[in-house]
Amino acid sequence: MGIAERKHRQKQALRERILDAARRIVVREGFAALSMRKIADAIEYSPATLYLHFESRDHIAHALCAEGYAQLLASFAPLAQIADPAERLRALGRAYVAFGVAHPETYRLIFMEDPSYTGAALAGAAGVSEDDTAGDAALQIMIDALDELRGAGRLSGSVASTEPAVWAEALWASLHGIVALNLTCSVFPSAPLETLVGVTLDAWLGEPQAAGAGASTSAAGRGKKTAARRRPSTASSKHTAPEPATKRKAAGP
Amino acid sequence: MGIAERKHRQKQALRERILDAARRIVVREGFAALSMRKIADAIEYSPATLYLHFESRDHIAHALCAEGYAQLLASFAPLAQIADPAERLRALGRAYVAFGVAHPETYRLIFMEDPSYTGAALAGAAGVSEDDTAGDAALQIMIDALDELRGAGRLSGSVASTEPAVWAEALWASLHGIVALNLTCSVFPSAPLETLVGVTLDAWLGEPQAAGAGASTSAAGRGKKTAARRRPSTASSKHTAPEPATKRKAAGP
DNA sequence: GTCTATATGAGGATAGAC
DNA sequence: GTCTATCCTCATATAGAC
Repeated sequence: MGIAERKHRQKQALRERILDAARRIVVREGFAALSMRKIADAIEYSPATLYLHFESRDHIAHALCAEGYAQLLASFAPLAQIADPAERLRALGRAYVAFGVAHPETYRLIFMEDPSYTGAALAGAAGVSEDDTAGDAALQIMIDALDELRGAGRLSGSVASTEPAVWAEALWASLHGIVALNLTCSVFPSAPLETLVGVTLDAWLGEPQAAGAGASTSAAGRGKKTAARRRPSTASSKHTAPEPATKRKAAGP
Repeated sequence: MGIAERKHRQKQALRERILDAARRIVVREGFAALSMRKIADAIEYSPATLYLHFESRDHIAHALCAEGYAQLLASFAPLAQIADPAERLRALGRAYVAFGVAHPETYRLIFMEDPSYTGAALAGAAGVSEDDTAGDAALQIMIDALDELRGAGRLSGSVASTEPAVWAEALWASLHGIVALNLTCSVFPSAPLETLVGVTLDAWLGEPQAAGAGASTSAAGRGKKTAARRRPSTASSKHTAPEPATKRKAAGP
């Protein structure tokens, strides 16, 4: 039955081409600009063909979300090997923000557009599990690190008495806030991103203890006189190609 | 010249009716559903008439943003009288989040849609000032409180050494993250909102000192076993009518 | 499976009559 | 000032030929 398999492969290949084209459009022009016509044009097929592979525009968006979230998780993987849980948490936090600014439209699609997209991302990347709550893998990584940290008795004050899951969600929210404001509000970052992330991580994890080996985060992480302005376009992602900032309307009136 | 004045009043009145209708639509169906036709239908005028009062749909959105931000600032006003700066900051933080969940579509429009909308909100509410940076009034309130706090020498560790403007922005980002995740990600709040806000404020401000008079925030602010789920729909706003949650797509996959 | 052609409907914005 | 009528663009989705 090699013929059937070849056909199946071809079908999968076209599906991938569709997703590739869709991703490119989202990355370059934002999700709002994603249309079936544009995708069809890009891959040089007719719009009708798309519907043989995806039920609707939304299903394409869901697939993109799952891809993006998997990419985010992948960027976390190497950091899981950092032995010190506090340093690991800091690294994860920085990686999270870095992903957000490096892939603004992807991040927007997953976390800022629609609840169903977020759901699709989490579920899609966690295998095809369809239990009650698929559970957020990224969140679990943070919770684990925090548990370790607490086990080591290295937590101060309010952190120690807080439920880890709550703490992790709150930290996630803080990081999301930094990314989200950065992507949406041009007024926002009068302080450079790294500074904000550093300050935030310090607030949640306490001052980094000088005991560790690796060069600590907040070395350059304290703001002096609000030095640099504007987003630094660091794009310090070792991942894939960063997305150029989509041209939204103007900034200040 | 009474005639001219009456005409002017009438014109203003219609402008208000347009904005009212637009606000209702945004509140009930979300900004994406706001169209000139719908507004026209709602006020029983022809679509063309709208263009005599607003240059475009975007200009209407800008006006709505300015209104919404003014409302947010108004909800802050009474809190400015809290003597203790730490308690004041906590109250401001809670009010901010409360506004966000009580007026989700308004919040979304101002802070999560488009940079130009955020800009319009800040500039519009700060009078018609058109200096370089209109500056964010809400942010300034926080910075002032922090300055006081530092003056009183009541800051611990990392906070003391951080530039107040940076610190304020970072705290803002944290609160924004809580609101934004709550509005977008149905997966998110496994912990109740109040808990997250409490934990976050503790992280930034330190444990509330029992010295003060008022009943402290985080009395009920520590999460026990992740008790309640789902957004509590507290709607603890003393302001105007809260916005019912707009039906976005479904939550989980 | 893939295409052309088209149904259907939405939206923003404008021209020109009253 | 206000309306009617209209232009134009763009979208999703389907029918039916190849």
